[in-house]
Amino acid sequence: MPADAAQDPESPRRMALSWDINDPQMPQAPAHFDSFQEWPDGYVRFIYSSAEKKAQRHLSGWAMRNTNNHNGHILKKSCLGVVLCTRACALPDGSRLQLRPAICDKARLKQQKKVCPNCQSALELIPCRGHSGYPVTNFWRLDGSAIYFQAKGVHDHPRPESKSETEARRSALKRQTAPFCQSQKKRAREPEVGENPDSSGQFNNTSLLGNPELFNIIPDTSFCGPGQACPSFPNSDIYAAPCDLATFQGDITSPFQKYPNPKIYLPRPPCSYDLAGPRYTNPSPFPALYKESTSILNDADWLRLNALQYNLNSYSSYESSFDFTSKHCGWKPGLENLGLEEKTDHRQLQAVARCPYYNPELSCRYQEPPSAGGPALQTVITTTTRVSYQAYQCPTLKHSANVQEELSSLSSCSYPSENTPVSTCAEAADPLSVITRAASPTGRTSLKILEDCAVNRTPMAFPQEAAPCRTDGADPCNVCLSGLGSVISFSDRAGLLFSYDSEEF
DNA sequence: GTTTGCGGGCGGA
DNA sequence: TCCGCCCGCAAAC
Repeated sequence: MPADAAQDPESPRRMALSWDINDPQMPQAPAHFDSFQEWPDGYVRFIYSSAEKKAQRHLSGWAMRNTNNHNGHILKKSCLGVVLCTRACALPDGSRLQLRPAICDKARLKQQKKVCPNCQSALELIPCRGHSGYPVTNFWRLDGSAIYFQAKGVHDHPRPESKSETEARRSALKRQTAPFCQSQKKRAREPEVGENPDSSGQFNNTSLLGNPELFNIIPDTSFCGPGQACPSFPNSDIYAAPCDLATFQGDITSPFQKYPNPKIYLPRPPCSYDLAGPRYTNPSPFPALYKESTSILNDADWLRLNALQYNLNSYSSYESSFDFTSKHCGWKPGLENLGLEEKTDHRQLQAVARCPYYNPELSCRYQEPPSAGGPALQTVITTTTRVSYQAYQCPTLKHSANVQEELSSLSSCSYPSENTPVSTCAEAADPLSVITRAASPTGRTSLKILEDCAVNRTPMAFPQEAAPCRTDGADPCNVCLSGLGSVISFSDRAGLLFSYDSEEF
């Protein structure tokens, strides 16, 4: 999005600054519509073309269910949250289970009765409380040639599997099980045939990887974005393979989503509690970068995207000249309490969703819903927070003068990261990611982001983005933000991805 | 079987 | 009155 979007009278964003979904009269449709946002987060508004298929279907990466608002002209949906393993077990790839809650109540209940396919523990539905303690709500309104979208609230939970990803995986699973059954049947019928051990019907990574069919499970590769199944990453199938299919039911988030999207669930620093503004950066994944990529991203790209995942959307929603720090450091009340003008300003702020409290050390990773009137999200002050904060001052960051500046700034401004992805900092300190970027089809965009960060980054980023202290090393990305050693670990992961990508694919 | 949209109805603020 | 939420229904996939 051009930096001068705010000055462009035709800019959808500028247009968006002057309307509310409940307005009797919506603004005239802009000449240029917003590109579809699969993961809207925060108090944002977009104007899509009525020809936009995804907008027509009111799609969202988040698991949104229809909510009756008794207004036939405005479709309202509320977020269901995400389904996690109660033990927060680490998947083989170090990621965590993040299932997409079934939209249908009945299906969701059924889903919750299942167990974690990884550790057999119970599954837990983490409700969304990102809107003053209530689920984040999305509103859709068709008006003329435009589809107006407005989101209220900042998701306080990890991203679930995207719908497209879920569908793709299920489709892939179906493809897997079909040949499997056929194979079994065939073997039953013709036991003397097919002695090839590779065709024994056993699921294994090798066989799956070698199955080109699995690479064609995505119906629409152009929409292959983070959090979504990607043809180059059939891992979801790979992962699913060894699981009990009856239990699995195709609900595991693709490890490749994890790789590119190692959601970093971090405790919020104390300051964020009081500020109650848009908290920290959006773990949110998936920058709109994928939209610009016509080719399949490799693992390293995913990793890089992930590193930049925080707030790329925010960047796209902000004017580059936006003085974020001065604008937001003083936020006190909940967003809903802001005056109209303020609303107008921040409603464009793509969510900077704060990271959910995903502390594997705690049985209750998510806090109780905030009390009425209180911030939607509570700060979790744990030792991990402190450790993470210290970790942020990791020597690795000395590679970046900007980061150093931010470090010093942090001491003067405790405002939680709003716009600057800590991940970006991490990436800045990670040569590998730079290399990766260079080789990425979206490299240009990423560089732009990075440059923007260097110029505009405000001292916000870190505290809340600090990764929780982990000792199991299961999530290198988390560790990455926690210290130098972690960075090495992170690089290792990246390297692993590289080799994985090159060798396996 | 699940998703999606719609709408009635209830309770709380 | 607004909002969140539950429920049931029907159409579509």
